[in-house]
Amino acid sequence: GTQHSRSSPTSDFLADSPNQPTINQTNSNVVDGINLDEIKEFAKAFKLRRLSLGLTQTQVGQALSITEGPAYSQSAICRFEKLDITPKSAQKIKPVLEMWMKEAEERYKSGQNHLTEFIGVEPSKKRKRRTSFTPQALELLNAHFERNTHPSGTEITALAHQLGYEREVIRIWFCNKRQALKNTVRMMSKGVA
Amino acid sequence: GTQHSRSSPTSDFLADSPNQPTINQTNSNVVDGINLDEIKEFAKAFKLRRLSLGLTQTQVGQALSITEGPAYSQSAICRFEKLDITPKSAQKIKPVLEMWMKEAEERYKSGQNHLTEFIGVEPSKKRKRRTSFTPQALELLNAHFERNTHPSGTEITALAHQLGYEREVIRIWFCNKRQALKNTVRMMSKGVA
DNA sequence: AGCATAAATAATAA
DNA sequence: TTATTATTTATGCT
Repeated sequence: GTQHSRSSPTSDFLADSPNQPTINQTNSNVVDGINLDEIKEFAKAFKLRRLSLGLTQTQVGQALSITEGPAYSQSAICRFEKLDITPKSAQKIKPVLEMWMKEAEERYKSGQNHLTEFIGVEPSKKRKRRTSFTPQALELLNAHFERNTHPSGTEITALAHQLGYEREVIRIWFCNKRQALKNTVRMMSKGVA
Repeated sequence: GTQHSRSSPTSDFLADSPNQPTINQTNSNVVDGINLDEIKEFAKAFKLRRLSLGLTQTQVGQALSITEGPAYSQSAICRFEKLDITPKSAQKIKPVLEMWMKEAEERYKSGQNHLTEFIGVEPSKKRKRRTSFTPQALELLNAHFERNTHPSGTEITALAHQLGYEREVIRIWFCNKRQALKNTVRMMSKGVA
């Protein structure tokens, strides 16, 4: 074709350019041997099937996190449905969603309870290893959290330095803390038995 | 028992009550010769069919007002789907929705364009781009929020004008800010585990 | 019956 | 991905 030959300064491993267009930005039907039409069709069907089951993107994402290990955020599901991702990413996620949806529908057919069970609480097995915080660190972190659930970048850095953890670990701790509490509040308000 | 007497104006008895119970408050299957099971089933199916067509309650309501004369608000559609209406009302609305949905589906099958035409809603109503607030704007907004979480319409207009944002954007900002505050308060009040 | 808006959900900037 | 803005649904009120 008549494309510019670009030299990628950031990637030594990938032959592809680092920033590929998303599927919904693409007009062609096949890219890198990936059938985009097929993916488009699946994405559309997936959304309908999700709605038919009465599931939210968040629920699907959380359920997938349980069965598939790595976290699938609500945003990730949203982006897939809108095809706001690269063909490569879509190709990678598609079979996961396909298999999961198939099972979810089977459970739905065999009774609402089975679906709820499938989506709901299951012991997460493939969870990433968690950082172990010392009791002293947790005490300090919790004290900070009670004063301010959204510490600034500077505060996070200071805390990380003070406690001897990576900055990212501290940042994630606050994210997780907010999420956990939010979930707790939600569950309590829904009256979980 | 020793309950708090709340200032609820709703009556506890149904002697000559003008307010009949809604369908989802009713346990029996037939009321006044109206088959509630049938209505329940239809309401559920209606929602699924609406979602399959990718329509919002608002769109259905607006579309109905075109073909059926008097306007049906989004609230009305919502209340029907949740069966938060009296059997009489449901009985009245059901055939209207039934006929309308039937035609909508036929148009959908014969091409997306026909459905769009039938619904009378703009075809590709693009979602508004997410607004980015400048730090200065956020500072002023937050300062206002601390003084008053519920600014009046006049205040909102003034703020929008002063900051150079659309009035609606500012209004929404306060809505979301109140929600965030509510979440934070709930989290803090529940305490940290 | 329908507005206003809280709550829930989806989409998107960072 | 997360955090935050926008849209959709649900509900209190009159």
